Amino acid sequence: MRAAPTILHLDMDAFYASVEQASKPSLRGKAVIVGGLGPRGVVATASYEARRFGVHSAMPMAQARRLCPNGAYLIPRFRLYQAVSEIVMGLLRELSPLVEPLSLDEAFVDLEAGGVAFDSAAARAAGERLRADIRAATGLSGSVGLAGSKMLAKVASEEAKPAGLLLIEPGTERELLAPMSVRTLPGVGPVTGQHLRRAGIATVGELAEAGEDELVRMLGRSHGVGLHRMALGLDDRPVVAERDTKSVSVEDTFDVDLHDRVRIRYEVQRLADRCVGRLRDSGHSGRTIVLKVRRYDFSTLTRSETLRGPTDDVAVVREAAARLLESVDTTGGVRLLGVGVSGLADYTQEDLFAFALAAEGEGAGPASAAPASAAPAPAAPDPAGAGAGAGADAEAGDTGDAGGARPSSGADGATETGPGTDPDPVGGGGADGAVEGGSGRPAGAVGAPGAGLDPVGGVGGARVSAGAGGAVEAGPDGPAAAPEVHGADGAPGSADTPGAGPGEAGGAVDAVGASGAPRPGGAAGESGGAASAGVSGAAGGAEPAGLSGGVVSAGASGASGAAGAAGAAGAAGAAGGAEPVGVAGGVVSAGASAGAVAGVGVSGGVGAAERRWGAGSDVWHAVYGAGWVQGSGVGRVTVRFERPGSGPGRVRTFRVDDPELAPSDPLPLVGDGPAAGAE
DNA sequence: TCTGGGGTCCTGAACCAT
DNA sequence: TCTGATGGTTCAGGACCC
Repeated sequence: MRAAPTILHLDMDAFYASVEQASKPSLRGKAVIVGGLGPRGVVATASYEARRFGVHSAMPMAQARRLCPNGAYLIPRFRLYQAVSEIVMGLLRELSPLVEPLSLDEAFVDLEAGGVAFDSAAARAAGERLRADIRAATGLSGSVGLAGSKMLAKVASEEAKPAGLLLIEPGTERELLAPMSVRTLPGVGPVTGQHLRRAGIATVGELAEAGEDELVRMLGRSHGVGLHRMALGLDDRPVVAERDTKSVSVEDTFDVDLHDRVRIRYEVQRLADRCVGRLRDSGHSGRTIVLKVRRYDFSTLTRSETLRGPTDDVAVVREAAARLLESVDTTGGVRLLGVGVSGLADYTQEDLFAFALAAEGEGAGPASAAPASAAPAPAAPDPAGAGAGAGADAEAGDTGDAGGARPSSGADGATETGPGTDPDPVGGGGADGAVEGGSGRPAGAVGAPGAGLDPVGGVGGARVSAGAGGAVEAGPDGPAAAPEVHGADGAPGSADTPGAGPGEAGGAVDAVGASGAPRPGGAAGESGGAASAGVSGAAGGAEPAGLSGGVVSAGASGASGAAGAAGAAGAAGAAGGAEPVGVAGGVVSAGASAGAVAGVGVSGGVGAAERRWGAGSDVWHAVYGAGWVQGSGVGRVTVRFERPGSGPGRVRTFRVDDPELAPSDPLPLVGDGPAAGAE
């Protein structure tokens, strides 16, 4: 706690939603909700317009749709948010070298360390200047809190929202905090809040009066002492610029609970691969492998195993995760699986082993050097560093495709590709879709990590997503205008389907191009999708058609086709991501978000070459300039021509193969920037 | 009417060594 | 030799944050 309010906390207002509104002028002033659009999605961010309907973050998406049926529901575009965040963080670093980012949209800054401010007046001036700079650089607003400690600065920025600045003068904090809810304090969530309320403690003032001993008795040593100090306004935590990562994990929630043990094992392997990929990307290895299982009743359990030394070997992590899974009862169903690694280091057991060998010449190394779980892996070596699906797939009798698209049918008709690593050079789109989309899979449409080895389309990382079956969604308004859907649902061409959970209820297997019937109810697509194995050359997914006032749809963006028989990964010509599109006044759409930035690809079986335009993706037209795809269908693509700096733009429709239309990169939120990123 | 994903931190039990 | 205290490590679960 310092004598001057020189710790600054910045919190961007409704960040994701604001970025979308800034990027798409027609959404400004409208309720925009960003989050997972699948049947189990939750709201990540709601614009202030949406909050007026009672929508807030962490709310189940289904509930949000009921409260705000006319909102625009969008899947997060993390790469865009990251780019904007970097601009904002850059401005913060101009103020001080001590910047502690908490997330993409939040950070502490130590103004004293930067020599920017040593008293209230200077701190306030710096805060005001920062807000103006952020608006100038991004067009977005942020709220600033200034105080003598991190806790108070954060409380201040919360109070300042939206688009404000609040400075808490040292000495006034207890008076200010006293009437506030205990939930204001960091570390008091729903459970602790309820606990305190039952003890008759509702405000920070009452918390301070309760006394340390009482709080320790109620909440435990660490939490009790800490909370009491917070209630008194005492907080000495410094602003820390760099923090070491402690663990790396990945997890997936499934649209429908998994029952099939084979499928569960397969998913755990996939997660292990992804986790190791992330681990390596971060330059770490780890000692403790953690398996997380959330069961059908939402009960969550974890199992962990600590190795003798750190590893970043995908086979070792796979093995450990598989062993841990064996100790878990999954009867009844599993809704989430996760694999994590903690106890991080920047070397591996194998490094040490090699080092020891080198040191001893050819001498026998220490007998114990092998990691506890270093049983030989069935998998092929993993030169790509992310385990492109080798191990689990090897048994499946496929004819030799490495990491090929490997559909497995889920109950929702979702088709997933194998654990491809998506080495897509263009933009890593496929992977993004999978990661970002995560549970945000739209009805019936599932994208798994791109099949990667896309020899044809390249654009989107061959996303074989079939099963757009239930993808057409109608809002409560009803399908005022019939959504256009064209193309049979893609049936990925791939031979052999390990883990194609035939046990999953409802999953259609071996269907070719099951059609996606529009589903006016808009319910989750528990039916319809078709996962197929051994079929070649089915056509791509349903395309969304954005129609004003009415409905939009989701598209399983996948284009697929090609090459089934040989067992080649069966993915060709990925279509771009069906990005979500919120249409003003209307409904919304989702997309499997295959995620190619350009959102355009060539789909269809061998020889077919029809361009597909992912809804929401940025485009450039030779005559009309920059715009974004609002929807497409039956050979047409509808584009809204507007740019971040413009007003709401006009909508025009073109043939999908219009030579004057080309995909482009997102425009900067401020300034004209290079517009046409056309390829 | 349901509840994401990626983290951090804390607590308590069990076990082992001193 | 047995017992108890103490402390470190591992494991599992839970709360919280954005």
